[in-house]
Amino acid sequence: MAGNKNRREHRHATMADVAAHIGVSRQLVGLAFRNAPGVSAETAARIFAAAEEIGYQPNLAAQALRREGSKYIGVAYHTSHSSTEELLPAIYKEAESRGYKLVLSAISHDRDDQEAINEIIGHRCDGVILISSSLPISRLKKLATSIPLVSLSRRVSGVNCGVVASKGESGIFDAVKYLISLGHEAIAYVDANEMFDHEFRLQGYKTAMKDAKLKPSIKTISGDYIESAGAEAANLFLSAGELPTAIVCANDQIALGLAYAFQKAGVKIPKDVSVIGYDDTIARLPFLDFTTVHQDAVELASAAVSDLAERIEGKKSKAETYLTSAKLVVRSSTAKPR
Amino acid sequence: MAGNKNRREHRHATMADVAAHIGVSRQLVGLAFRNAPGVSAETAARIFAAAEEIGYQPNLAAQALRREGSKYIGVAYHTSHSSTEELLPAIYKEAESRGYKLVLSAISHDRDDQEAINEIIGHRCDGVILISSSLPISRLKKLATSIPLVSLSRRVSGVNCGVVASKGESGIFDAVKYLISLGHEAIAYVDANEMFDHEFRLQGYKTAMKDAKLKPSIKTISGDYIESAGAEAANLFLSAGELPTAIVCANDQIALGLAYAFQKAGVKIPKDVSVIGYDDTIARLPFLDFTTVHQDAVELASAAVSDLAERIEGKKSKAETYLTSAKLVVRSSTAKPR
DNA sequence: CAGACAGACTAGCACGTGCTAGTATTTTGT
DNA sequence: ACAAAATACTAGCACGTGCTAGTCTGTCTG
Repeated sequence: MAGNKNRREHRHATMADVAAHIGVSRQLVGLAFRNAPGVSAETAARIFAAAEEIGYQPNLAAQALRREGSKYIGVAYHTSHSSTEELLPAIYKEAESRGYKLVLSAISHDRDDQEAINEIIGHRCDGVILISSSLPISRLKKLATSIPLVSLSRRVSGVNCGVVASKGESGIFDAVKYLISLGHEAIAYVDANEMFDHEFRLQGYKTAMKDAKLKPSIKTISGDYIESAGAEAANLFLSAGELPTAIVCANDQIALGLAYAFQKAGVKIPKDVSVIGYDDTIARLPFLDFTTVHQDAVELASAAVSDLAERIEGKKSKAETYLTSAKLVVRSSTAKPR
Repeated sequence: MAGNKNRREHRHATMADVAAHIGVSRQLVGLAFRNAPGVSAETAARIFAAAEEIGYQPNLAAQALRREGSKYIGVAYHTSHSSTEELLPAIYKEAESRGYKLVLSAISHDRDDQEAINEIIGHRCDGVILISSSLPISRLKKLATSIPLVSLSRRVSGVNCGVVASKGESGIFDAVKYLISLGHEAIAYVDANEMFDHEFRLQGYKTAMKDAKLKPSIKTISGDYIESAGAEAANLFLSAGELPTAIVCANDQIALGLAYAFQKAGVKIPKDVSVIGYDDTIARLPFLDFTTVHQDAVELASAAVSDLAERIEGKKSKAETYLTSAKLVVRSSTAKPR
């Protein structure tokens, strides 16, 4: 009895409370909140005023349970990737404009992709966006059969999902071409073989070098979005004796680590070595001002959400790839060769 | 008719489906999934096997709706703070061990604290953890009356919520003391006045300098967790002519920006200037290896979740502050004065 | 002036689960 | 051997909302 009363006291306001407060039916409050026809303007105003007064907030669990579609999009992402910092807000905005709410599910050392996805499915999201997911293709295929799916920043093939990523090969290609136009010939590339889509960026480098009949020089490092990997690469170059005149890195974080290690060793950027990154996340910070390849978070988010929305609405279900622009942004970490 | 059928086909499996599959009641499946007594081991095994086969995942919305407490903890956080990268996984782990799931709600440029909190309330979370929330005290007070609340990494007073933060004043105090022990006298501090709790860290610096009868030198910069702010500070020092022999920064990101700008200008660290950060996020990366003040994410997360859990269980409701350790970690960015 | 119609509102079921209150069936105690 | 108790299971309501199918009042039409 006491427990029951206690519960009543501490529970949040419901539509019924709002309705009772102004003497209308619960259903009418529902209509008003859904902007459905059949509510007089005057009554609607009273309903919203009452809701505000009692502090009513719709119960999302009840909505998701009852509605045909939950109107949720699940997003599984890594907390440690700097590129998601910009991606998430952009996805929020894009999803909201289409009437979707987001269910965020973090992936980290202690929480793998599958756990993150299970939670999303538990929320009965209408669709899922996986950012840089490391899920094996076989699981992705299976997942795609049970829920609309978009793989963001990881290009997969043979899976019936949307794929959205920036066109790494052309971004890196342009970067190398630019260096060549500056007069560089000894252009090295730092490849991060644990990073998704690294092979496309690498390919852009190889193609550009081949086109110019230059000898490629590739340093492959482990780790993905890790500054220390970049520093490690820098030390490889330093200990090898012969320093290239320009170095292209698979992403900004690697470029930062590399640049930092170089500066520390007295190697000046861009005077001694030109450095280019990829992503335009930290590269854009004024103190770094690195030349990099810009990956537009808004464009990526927009493409991912709109593709997913079409899948949710049943307009498509087959594999489809959308590669967003990857534009070279020239800043102050590049100059003519020494 | 067709639409109805379609819905049936595409909906996710429910407990009823699992039950029908092996010929038991829906309730028994519920008991099994809740690990409640009254299910024979043999039947439980059959139930789980069937669930696995059909791909059943509990509907979290239905659970949250029906259960007395939703068993959710809402977490509002900024995507752009590097310290949350470690905090989130730690909170996940801690919450999970207490039987809570997380509802993440991001705060960004386009999505303010209030929006994030409204979503959390919409999910009927049992409690909220606000990380570095910029909500005005008046709103915090109001919020604390309606839901158990913990403010993480922002010290507030006069609000009936739990407060968990690292003890900035003692961390910075120790850092300055250490520099003094190395022989430094010209020790400057870079204050970020938009960062929460910056005043405590600043106070630690002032106290340590006063104790040693040294003249404090403070550069205040705008922005909070921004590398560029650190670079800006470095340029202030450089243009001022007289360089201090040691600089303590309000956080790691500022220290990185500052160090980078110094290196670029040919100022060696630690030979010319010793630099200390705070947070031990990027400072710990091998390529930086900065001396810093370690803020333990696991300790912070543990304190925040356990305080919140007690509030949810009604064991406390008044303001309570828990300051976690802030331990100086000596690495290679500090040395004797030049 | 009756009938059709539109606007404003209400009734009642359904979503998938948790939980209390049961009912059979087997085991235990004396 | 018979009641008591434990075990294994089922019945049915409730959570807060969306949605279909109503009802009621008043106005328009011919």
